[in-house]
Amino acid sequence: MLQQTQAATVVPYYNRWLRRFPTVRSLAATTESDVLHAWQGLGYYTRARNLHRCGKMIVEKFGGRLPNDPDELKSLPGIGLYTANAIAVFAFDQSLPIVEANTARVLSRLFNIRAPIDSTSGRQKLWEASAKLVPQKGARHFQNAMMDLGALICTAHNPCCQICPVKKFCRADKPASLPRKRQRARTISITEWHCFRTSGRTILLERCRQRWRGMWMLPKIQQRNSAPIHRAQFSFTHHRITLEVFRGRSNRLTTRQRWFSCHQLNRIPIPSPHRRAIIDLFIAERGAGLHPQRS
DNA sequence: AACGCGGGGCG
DNA sequence: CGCCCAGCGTT
Repeated sequence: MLQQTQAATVVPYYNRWLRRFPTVRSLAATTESDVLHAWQGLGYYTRARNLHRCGKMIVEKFGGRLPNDPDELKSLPGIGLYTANAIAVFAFDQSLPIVEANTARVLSRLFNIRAPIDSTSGRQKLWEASAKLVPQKGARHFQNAMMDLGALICTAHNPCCQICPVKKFCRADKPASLPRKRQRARTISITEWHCFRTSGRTILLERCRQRWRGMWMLPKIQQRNSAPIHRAQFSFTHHRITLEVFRGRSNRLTTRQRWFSCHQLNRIPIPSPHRRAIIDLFIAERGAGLHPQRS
């Protein structure tokens, strides 16, 4: 959950997740739809699918116990170099380097690394720097301190160099100008059209294909036939998407479409912009029994 | 070596 | 608005 998502955002999801899947076996035994539903709203849903597969592999290949060897950890879906080493460091107190957003920022400043930290050469320098610093004993405390330093003092904006405990080791000329990152693609704007088609207390939804795969959204339509009854904007990597929803019918009922009753909506995964649209539109129709997800 | 992938928070 | 966030797998 913490991969590219701020810890404060994760906390409520993490607590709900552990109540819902208290053991790795309960996770392995559930459906992908249920996993996506528990993840709903957190984004980057491939992480949820990978964690599900990961749970199954832990049960089937590792007897229900998480391995402590970084190479075995890396063989699990969703566990890359950072996560494998982080588990080995924080769960098993092994002495290994870790590089993530916080430590990358700290290390780039300490060592004055000017190469973009998301480039191959920049990443290599960061991992070398981390390996150079990590102590043989007490690596867990050390890496924890490095991350807290990045989170609380060596911050992305307005780093508090005055109170930094390692100020005298820092080689950065201008700490605030680091780390550097590669230039990103220009944001492009897109408008997407979907329909709100209901019949009594049921609503027509459609399986998402690539983005949000495995989730359910309002059916796509190719043509707008009237004024939108709902409009919302959301951003997405380098896309800015305007979601327009029209009353009425999708062209035809495809195999990817299904009718759902209102109370079913609280048990299936729906991407946040579409969930908000559905709630908004049902409330506009004086509520058909739908209520926002309860924690 | 790039790219795609969500969503919320902040300056 | 654009940048940032306990990265990863794919192309």
